Amino acid sequence: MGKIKAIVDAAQILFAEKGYENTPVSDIAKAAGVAGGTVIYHFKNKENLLFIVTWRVHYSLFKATLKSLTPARSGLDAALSFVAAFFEYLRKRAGEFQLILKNTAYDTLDVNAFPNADLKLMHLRYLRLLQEGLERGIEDGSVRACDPMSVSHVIYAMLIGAARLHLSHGEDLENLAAESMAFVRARLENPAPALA
Amino acid sequence: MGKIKAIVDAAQILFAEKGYENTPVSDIAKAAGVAGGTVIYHFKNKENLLFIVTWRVHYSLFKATLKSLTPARSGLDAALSFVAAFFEYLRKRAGEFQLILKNTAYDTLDVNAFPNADLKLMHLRYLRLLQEGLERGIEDGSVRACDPMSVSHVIYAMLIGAARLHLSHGEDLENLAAESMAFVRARLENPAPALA
Amino acid sequence: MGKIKAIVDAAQILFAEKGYENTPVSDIAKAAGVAGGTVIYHFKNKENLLFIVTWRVHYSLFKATLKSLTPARSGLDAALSFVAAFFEYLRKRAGEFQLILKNTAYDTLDVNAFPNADLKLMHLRYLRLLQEGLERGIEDGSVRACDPMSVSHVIYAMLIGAARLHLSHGEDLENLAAESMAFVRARLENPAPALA
Amino acid sequence: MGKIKAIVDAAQILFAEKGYENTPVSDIAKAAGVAGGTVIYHFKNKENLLFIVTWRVHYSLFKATLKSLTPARSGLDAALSFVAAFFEYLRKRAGEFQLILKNTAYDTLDVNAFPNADLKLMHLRYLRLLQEGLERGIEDGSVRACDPMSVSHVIYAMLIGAARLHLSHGEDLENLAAESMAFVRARLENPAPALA
DNA sequence: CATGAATGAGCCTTCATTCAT
DNA sequence: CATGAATGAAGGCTCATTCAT
Repeated sequence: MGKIKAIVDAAQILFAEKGYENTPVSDIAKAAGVAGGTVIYHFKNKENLLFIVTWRVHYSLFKATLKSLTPARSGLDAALSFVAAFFEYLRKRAGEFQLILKNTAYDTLDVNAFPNADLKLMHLRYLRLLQEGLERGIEDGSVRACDPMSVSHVIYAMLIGAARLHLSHGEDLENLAAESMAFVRARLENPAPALA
Repeated sequence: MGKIKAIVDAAQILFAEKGYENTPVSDIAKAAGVAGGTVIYHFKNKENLLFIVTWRVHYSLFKATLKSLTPARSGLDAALSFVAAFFEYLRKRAGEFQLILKNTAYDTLDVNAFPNADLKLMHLRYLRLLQEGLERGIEDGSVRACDPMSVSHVIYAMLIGAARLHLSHGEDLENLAAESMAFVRARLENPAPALA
Repeated sequence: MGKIKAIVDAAQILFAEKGYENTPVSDIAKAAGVAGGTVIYHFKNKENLLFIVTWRVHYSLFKATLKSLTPARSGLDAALSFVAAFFEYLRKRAGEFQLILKNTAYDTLDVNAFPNADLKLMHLRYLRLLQEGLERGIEDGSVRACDPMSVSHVIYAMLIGAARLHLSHGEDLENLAAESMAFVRARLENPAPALA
Repeated sequence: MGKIKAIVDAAQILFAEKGYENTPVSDIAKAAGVAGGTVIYHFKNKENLLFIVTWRVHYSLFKATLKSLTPARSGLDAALSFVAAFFEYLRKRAGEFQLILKNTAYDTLDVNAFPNADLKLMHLRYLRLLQEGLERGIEDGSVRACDPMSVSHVIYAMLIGAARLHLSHGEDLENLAAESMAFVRARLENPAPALA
């Protein structure tokens, strides 16, 4: 029965559009075509639903990025395509991303409690993709020496900040994408690449 | 009478800590030491209070940044001290900043409607500080050729994203500050400065 | 489940006794033996309840009158028994009638909007009963020539005014009934009936 | 200082337009051009204001009717001009009259308590005008034998009912006036006037 | 006299959650 | 599994009234 999926899908859309607090469970039920009690029946409470939906979006971003990364030649390429993948995702699934920005799952929930730890884990796996690229780049000489952890954090900050500027302030996505790329390249590109 | 100020202060703290929707007006009243009706009496409704509080924080960030910028020698210096000012503010007034991140004044309110337009205006004045630095830097040769608008947007994205990483994910602020500085410097610094 | 009926019954009594604005929804719930939220759950809002209750009383008066009218011999008889039925109703269901007098459904609601149009319709059907009697009376010679529409309006005005005098001012109902009858008879009775 | 008058005037208009319960004291103050506290300061509470305003309208109707009655030749003339005066008042001061219909001063207040007894008194003096006409008419032979008290009550019922039909249901005032007159004349006119 | 800031009780409504069916 | 009637706590807001100035 597709009811569970219908509920999660509906919740994702509504949470993204109006935010968690402004989305009554009854609206989710209506949008999913099920009875009011059914949502709670399956998910025990509304917060669980937020967690699941949030996790799904994180996972989806992770998967999409993973796919784009595969054929990266150098470490620098990997890092740059990580950035590109982010904007590609934003371009195609703005709605889904809105969810991450608008909701405070990270804040209100105890991140150390199960199952929220899963959420953090997913996020770490996602960042890991970037860090691996950076590490590879440092090794293969395409990226200048730096601390991959810190750099990955700031790149991620830039991306999520750009998403906010686009989704909330209406800034042009393509400008943000191009300029972000320029920032990353300027910071990473090794001016003195390793000799062959 | 300090009652209005007490309400705004209380609202700022509570909105920042728990978010707008999770802060009952009655809690604000209690924290401000006034009766329940007093909050609405002065601000007509809860949303107004959010607007005022948000504006105040934006203004405060603007003012703090303006102060730090004054003695900048070159345009590059100005831009870098803009970034430094941001982290300085975050360091000292993390709570206040939380408000901007956690609340969706920009999303739920019609930004073009008065008085929300004021909010946008304040934000633009703030960004203008950075843009002026960039323009000056391009002119005085300390900053390489670029589009000040786009660059300022991405820098702002990076800053606000870093704030999120720090405040919500608990990332170390000093690492983020240092690395952000490195990004900005890498992107801006003119490799071929104008001759003397 | 009799809960809906219990709510409507309770609302009818309370609206009639204390008026719409002076009857908290919570009182209705209490009187109906249900939880506070149940009233709104079923009727969406308080005003709906007023409409439904008002309609029910109008309908009940219509039905009661219709029943009394059936065996009328002449048109004059029909008109007179219309009047008698009104006072009979007032005698037996004073409380219910109070509702019509004390509440301003007609004033505050847009009578032309659905479903308030239903209310007007019900009222017109009720008045129609009187008009038909008058028309029949003019035809069969028991009623003198007159405009049935205007006459029905004034008779209705007299009746509702009498109800007000009785219910609000405490005037004796039987005096009002007898004298009203005398007025109607004096105005309608044909002094020169048709020849046999 | 005209402040008290301004308040009473404003209250009259607002009570008539929106009803007592739906008129905040603050609106009255605003309309009267005084501060919020001033209304209560002068009238102690809102209910007093309703009483005063209601009394004023009753008095005004009484005065207007008294004026129209003066030159009545016969008792029947007096009664008929009483009715005419009512419609004349309704024609010219519909707003003021609305107040009597829409508000429940008579119901919610204890009519026997001072000062509400004054209201009843005013009403009785008004009705007395009609009763005197009827008594005179019976004496001078222009009105057929009847109980002046009962007849006056039903005439008053008819008038106030007609006002309701006009003000709330939108029925045409002139039709109501003409037909009401016909009813009164039919009931009162002596078919066999006293011989000279 | 008059003000208007301040109060706090009370109102209508929302909504996550429960539970009998 | 699923439903939806029912709940009741909580929320935002209104408003008559008070009172220091």
